Amino acid sequence: MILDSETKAVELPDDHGNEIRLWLRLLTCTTLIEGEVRSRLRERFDVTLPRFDLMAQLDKVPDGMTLSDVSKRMMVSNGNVTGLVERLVESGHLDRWTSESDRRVQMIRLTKAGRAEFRKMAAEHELWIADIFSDLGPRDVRELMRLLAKTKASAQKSAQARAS
Amino acid sequence: MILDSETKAVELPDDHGNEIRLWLRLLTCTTLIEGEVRSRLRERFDVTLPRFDLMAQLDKVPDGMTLSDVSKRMMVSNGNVTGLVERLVESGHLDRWTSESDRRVQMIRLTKAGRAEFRKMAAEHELWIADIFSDLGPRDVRELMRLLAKTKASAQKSAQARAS
DNA sequence: GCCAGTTATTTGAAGCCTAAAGAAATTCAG
DNA sequence: CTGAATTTCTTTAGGCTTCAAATAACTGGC
Repeated sequence: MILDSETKAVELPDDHGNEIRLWLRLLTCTTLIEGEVRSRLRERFDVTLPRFDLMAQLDKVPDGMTLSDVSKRMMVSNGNVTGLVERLVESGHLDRWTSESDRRVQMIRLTKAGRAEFRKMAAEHELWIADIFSDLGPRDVRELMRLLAKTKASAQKSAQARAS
Repeated sequence: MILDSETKAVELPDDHGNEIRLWLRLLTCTTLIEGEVRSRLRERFDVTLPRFDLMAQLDKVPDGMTLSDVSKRMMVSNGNVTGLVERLVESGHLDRWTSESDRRVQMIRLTKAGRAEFRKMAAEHELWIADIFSDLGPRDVRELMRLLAKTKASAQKSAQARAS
């Protein structure tokens, strides 16, 4: 810590401790909540979080979507989705077929049973999340949404800059 | 959406859409940043994020710590730490020994080489994080810290309530 | 001292995840 | 039409992760 000519607290130009602490806190929050959701899903429905997430993506689209779309939306690798889908088809939650217009493309959608199962889980899941965030008022929620949107944009810009 | 007698917008009592959206946004931010850090660590130092995280815990304590402490601090299972430590001892980054006062306890600490390696990585890591958050001003950072602290407390309370 | 309960760690089975390489289908320039 | 480039998906190797069961060591009451 340094004091400048007007006796105001000033940081060294290359001290990024606050950003590091912010990142760690963000990570801690997410890990905490994710762990909580994960164990409730297991305990209550004997389902894993990745499976729940995949079904959540599919619940939005009655006609199904491609594996690539799923992997983009879930932000995981293609290979990952292949295995995940395999197990969900096996367990009867998903239907899978090859697109007629492009035979490279695999389409998937929820089965009737899969959709019913998901809806049941999603209803409880919503209550868990509400409970987990229950100490935050509507203003806090709005403000967090805004700041996280800004964070996301900033991170995407940084990732984009590196990729190019 | 419903309008009440004073014509103000009011939500159904059991609609938690905002909390769900907040959680998804939080998760998206973390996943995005974590993925970015992960690939930079791999690209630049050929190291995984879990290994970096473990070394970060150990960098703070010159005399080492127990496996249990590491697993609590990293919020991962004991079994996970066992394997992680195994590989880091193998690669020469960690020393490991059995506590003299309690022979159940395994202690670990960074080797000299491990510490030097970590410090090098941490210095760059700090710049990456600063860059990733660079669109947020100091006020945004402070506000996010505050709201995430509140979120963490709320989530812990909820997890605590369920556990008991 | 002994035994029951607790704590620290390891092991094993299953699943999740990535990066990289490969296979198959499509697209497009020439 | 042909062949190179691209896209979609799968496979492989390695590592991470959890949960649950097993092992080993400690603790406290008797």
